[in-house]
Amino acid sequence: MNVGEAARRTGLPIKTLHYYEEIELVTPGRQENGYRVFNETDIHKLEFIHRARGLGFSVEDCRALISLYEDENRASADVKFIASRHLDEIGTKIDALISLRSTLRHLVDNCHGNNRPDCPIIDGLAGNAKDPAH
Amino acid sequence: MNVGEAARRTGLPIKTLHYYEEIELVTPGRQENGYRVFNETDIHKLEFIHRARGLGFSVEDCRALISLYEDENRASADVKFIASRHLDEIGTKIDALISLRSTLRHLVDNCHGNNRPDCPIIDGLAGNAKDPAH
DNA sequence: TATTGACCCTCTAGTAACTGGAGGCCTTAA
DNA sequence: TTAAGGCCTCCAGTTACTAGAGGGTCAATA
Repeated sequence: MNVGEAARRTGLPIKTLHYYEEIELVTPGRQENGYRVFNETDIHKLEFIHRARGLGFSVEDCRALISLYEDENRASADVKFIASRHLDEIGTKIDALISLRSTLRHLVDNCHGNNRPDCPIIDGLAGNAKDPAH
Repeated sequence: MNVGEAARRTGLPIKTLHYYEEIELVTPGRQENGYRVFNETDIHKLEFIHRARGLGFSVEDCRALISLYEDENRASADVKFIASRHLDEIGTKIDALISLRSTLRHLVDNCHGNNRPDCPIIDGLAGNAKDPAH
């Protein structure tokens, strides 16, 4: 099938399929006229990548996961290692965002949000904490 | 003061100060020899930006916040608007990451992580959910 | 005076993962 | 034959820096 149908089947934009070919994540064939040809294996790989990206894996992680996916002699420990590392990163990111949110929320909650200039958000960012108790 | 001392005072890398000048977030003066000169106002702005970036504001948000910071006739509502929008984005990101983490954790927890090939993580990514109850 | 070392400068390119657009060929149907 | 839609490649832009090359400047020392 052509790139257009592959895009429809996988839900990935055509441009993304071009890109994945460029970085050699997938290697569709070519017709005589230069058009890309995707087979069912390509589609499966693309769906796999789509899901992995959806779970936040980097493209390089996807490359490693695909090669494990295709390796019948893989050790599940290798897969688990990649996934666990990613899980840790997600946890770290969540923690950072939550802490950040609480600081920001504190500032926002204390701002009147009217047409006067006094503003605890600006003060906070300027390093003039009104409320050093926090 | 020169860029090196400005970097030391603000905790920002020299390269970042170059960059902030290039995009006109700050506009230090110049000596005759071409060296940048930062004054106290520049330092305050840079510290402001440093904190705002630390709270996850985009550089463009920083630009808007700086101009409000410098505007004595600002309305705190304008500041609050930017900060609230950012707060929402953070919340959305946290929610997405938490949902993603729970999916991933489910897969990881079910993987033996041994030297055998069977692996629920790979199965999940391949679209062969072992456990359709979830 | 010559040189060393710590500064400083500009310019280019690379990072992650695409996305958009220009310019142009191929195919199919009316 | 022509128009629509699909396909191609190549280049540039996105975010917020960061690294490095190649080369001036300055202050102190030998």
